[in-house]
Amino acid sequence: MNSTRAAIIEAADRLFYQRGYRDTSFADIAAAVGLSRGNFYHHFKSKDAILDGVIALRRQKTGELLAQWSAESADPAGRIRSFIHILAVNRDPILEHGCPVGSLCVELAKADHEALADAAAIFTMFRDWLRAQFEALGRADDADELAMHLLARSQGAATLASAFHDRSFLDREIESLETWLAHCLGDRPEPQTQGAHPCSSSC
Amino acid sequence: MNSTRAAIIEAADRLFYQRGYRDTSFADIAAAVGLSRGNFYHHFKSKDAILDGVIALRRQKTGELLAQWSAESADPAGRIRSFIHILAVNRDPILEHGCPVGSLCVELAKADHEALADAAAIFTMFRDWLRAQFEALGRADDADELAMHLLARSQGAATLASAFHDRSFLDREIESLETWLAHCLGDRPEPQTQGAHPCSSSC
DNA sequence: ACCAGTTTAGGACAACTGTCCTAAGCTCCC
DNA sequence: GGGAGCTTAGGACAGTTGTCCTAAACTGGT
Repeated sequence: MNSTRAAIIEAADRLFYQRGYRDTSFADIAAAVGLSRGNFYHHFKSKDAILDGVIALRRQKTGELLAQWSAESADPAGRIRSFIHILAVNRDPILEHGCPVGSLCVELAKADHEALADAAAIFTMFRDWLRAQFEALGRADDADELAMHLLARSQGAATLASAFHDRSFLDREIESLETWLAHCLGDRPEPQTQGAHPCSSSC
Repeated sequence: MNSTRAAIIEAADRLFYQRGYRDTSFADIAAAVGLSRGNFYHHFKSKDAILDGVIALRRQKTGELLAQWSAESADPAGRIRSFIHILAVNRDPILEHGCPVGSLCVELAKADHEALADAAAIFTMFRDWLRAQFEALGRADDADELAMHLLARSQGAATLASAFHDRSFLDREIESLETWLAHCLGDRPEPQTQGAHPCSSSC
């Protein structure tokens, strides 16, 4: 059945996020889906193949998420706010396990794993989508830098929040990112919000 | 000998950074220091004890580093610039293995390891030291937020740089952090540099 | 030269890892 | 009802893991 394959990938997806790739064994995944570990090789030829499946699933989900954000708001600023708000939506898992994309990339980078490029491609999806939004806001010159900057800040916020298990820090960073965004918008002719240049704790 | 103990910890320190804690075995450390793996238990009662030793070493080194930065420049802004510049000084290892502190915390958080608090304390050392510098710059009100913000940004820069193996992104983030700092200094009466409020790609 | 204490090598150990094999069960078409 | 093909369970496998033990080698003081 194809649904068995999907069940394995979904369980692995969750476990890889919660425990990491290396720390998740076949036995763990088997227990999670209620199958004997022996017959995994009928569906996947190796553990790396499961990882490939998990990354493919995450890429697909990321694409759907970005499409949803695009559909929910026509305004590029609102779309960027949707991105910022994943930190709030996924607050609890982030506090426990960090960012799913970032922590996987860190692990794969250390292991010199060939799937690193695939995993980092999820970052690229966010990067390209964010860049498109900044371009739509009239920041074509530095759209990619702004996108990477936003990605890096959310990444750092997730890492520190999980290291400290500090929920209020995460909430403050979300606010700070919104201030930063409003600040960005106020800088250029494109009128989207009124930018009084607050320059509070965010800078 | 005490030097054997130190040699084990130093090798473990390097390997934990390059491969991660879980992915580093006793055999790996034994090979690195040229000892048989059996007698490790004469120096450490478990692998976790080695981790404790590594974290203690890193804490000590961090303390020395901060003291050195404090000694090198009396100016708080210069001290903060020293912090920003570890990203440049350690550019190559960061591109390959990310931030030593951040990646260890992420791994320990996923493993629900009791040493997480110890490892995160290294972040706290940087945080407190940075906060003191911002306080000296007359930003007592938001010194801790500024410190955490700087920590988060450097953390995100390291993570993304290693995920993408992108050296120029890392260099751009270092520049951006310096711009941000100059921006900070220009905001308040404390005259340290002339703040023309550039507001380039950094905001 | 001897002895007590420290340090080492080497291997035993049980548990676990990813991988692979085989035989049984299942499903669906003829 | 029978048979082909897909799916499963269960276990074998070789290798590795962290842990622990024992006996040898070394050390320094007398």
